[in-house]
Amino acid sequence: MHGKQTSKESKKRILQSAVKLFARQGYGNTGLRELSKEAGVNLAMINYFFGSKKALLKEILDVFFAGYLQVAGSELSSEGELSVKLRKFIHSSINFFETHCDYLLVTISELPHDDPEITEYKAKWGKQMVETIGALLEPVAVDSTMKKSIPPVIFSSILMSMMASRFLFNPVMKQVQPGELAELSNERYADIISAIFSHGIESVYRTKI
Amino acid sequence: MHGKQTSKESKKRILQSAVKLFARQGYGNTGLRELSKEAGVNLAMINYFFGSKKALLKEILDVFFAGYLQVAGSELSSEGELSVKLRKFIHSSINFFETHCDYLLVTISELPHDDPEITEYKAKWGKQMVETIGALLEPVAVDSTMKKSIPPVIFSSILMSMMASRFLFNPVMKQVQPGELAELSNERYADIISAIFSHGIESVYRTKI
DNA sequence: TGATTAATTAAACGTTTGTTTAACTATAAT
DNA sequence: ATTATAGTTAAACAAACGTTTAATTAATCA
Repeated sequence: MHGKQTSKESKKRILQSAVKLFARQGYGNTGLRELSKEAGVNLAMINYFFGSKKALLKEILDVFFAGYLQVAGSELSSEGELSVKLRKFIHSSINFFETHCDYLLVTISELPHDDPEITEYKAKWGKQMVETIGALLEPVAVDSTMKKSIPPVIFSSILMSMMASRFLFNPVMKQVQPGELAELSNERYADIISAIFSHGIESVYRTKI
Repeated sequence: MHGKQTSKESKKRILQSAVKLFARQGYGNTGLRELSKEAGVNLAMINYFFGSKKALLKEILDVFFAGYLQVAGSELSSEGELSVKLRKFIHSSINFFETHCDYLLVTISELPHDDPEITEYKAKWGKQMVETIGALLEPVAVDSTMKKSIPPVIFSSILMSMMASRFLFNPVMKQVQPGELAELSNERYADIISAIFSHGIESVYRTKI
């Protein structure tokens, strides 16, 4: 290996700053000059490391998707009762969402858009998410007499939305009732989501989880 | 009244096209020239009618917020049992979300952003939403021994997210399992959300709704 | 030490951006 | 018919955009 070695520190700072700015201002409203200034890096370094602005967005989505699928998958493959498995899955998911909050917000903001290059990423991730949550809840769906009543695509979306709700609405709600949001721990929040979803699913499927 | 009268037809077309493009591409990724072409209108008409691009976004949020608060408020003031009131509230909300799907997507995409001008709008709306849903569920919270266990800010966010989940994930999920999403009627979808949330809340508050 | 190359820089590229201007059209009221 | 004005237009504005280039720095290996 010849040449300078900075262990890609600048690249990391660009990614960090990009996630922060994209989450707070939106991808389209953030200029590369503003980003380079925030990262304390020369403008040209962004295209040097990432190739283009859109590739930088892809990288952000990739980090989030890959990281979350790993978390979700590891919870899926564990042993145990369904109720505690589901509860652990929700807790792990919400913990990941908190540690990657800005990643989550960028992802959610990009969900509705139909850029072909980005859509591929989202579809691939969405498919795996539905499979994971579908596999997790398979016992319920199989035991139930209303098996096909709720497509996995639907209750996966519902659960994902529930788990993300705190982070999506946080920027708004912290202005509505400052403090009240911060007081509630993520553990308690995850318990609430878990309780609502578990008993909700029970009632819909008329089955005990 | 002197001068031409076109009953603001151009203004309506601009707003329609703006909602459509902002929802599919994002506010920041949509240029005014592209918008004027989509609306079949001269570029200058946009600033003539709306003043600025950002004012156009504000108008979109205003239409959505005002319309939804009216729907939500009318459900709140009606008489009846809590369980059916809640169910009707959820049905009306989801119906409104469907008829204003692109408005909803624009709003969700803008939720995390911290533009001061827009933040005012969102905070005002968020406050009224929390009050509305809080008032709807007040009987439960009062009867329960765990009264302060869930801040209204939290379960309002959860319910909003649940109701919006189908529309937020639709652009992704229709690529995951085409058809399966469209098959499920909004009535059935609202019933599912209603059942999950009602029984979920019951279990958390250990109270019968 | 000298060759090699990853990292960094300032400057410029051509587009596209949101906005404004001034002229023009067409309708409604006097 | 004349005037006033809402609506519409093409053209231009400076500023910002994403991207590229060529030159320079500095660390690594032979």
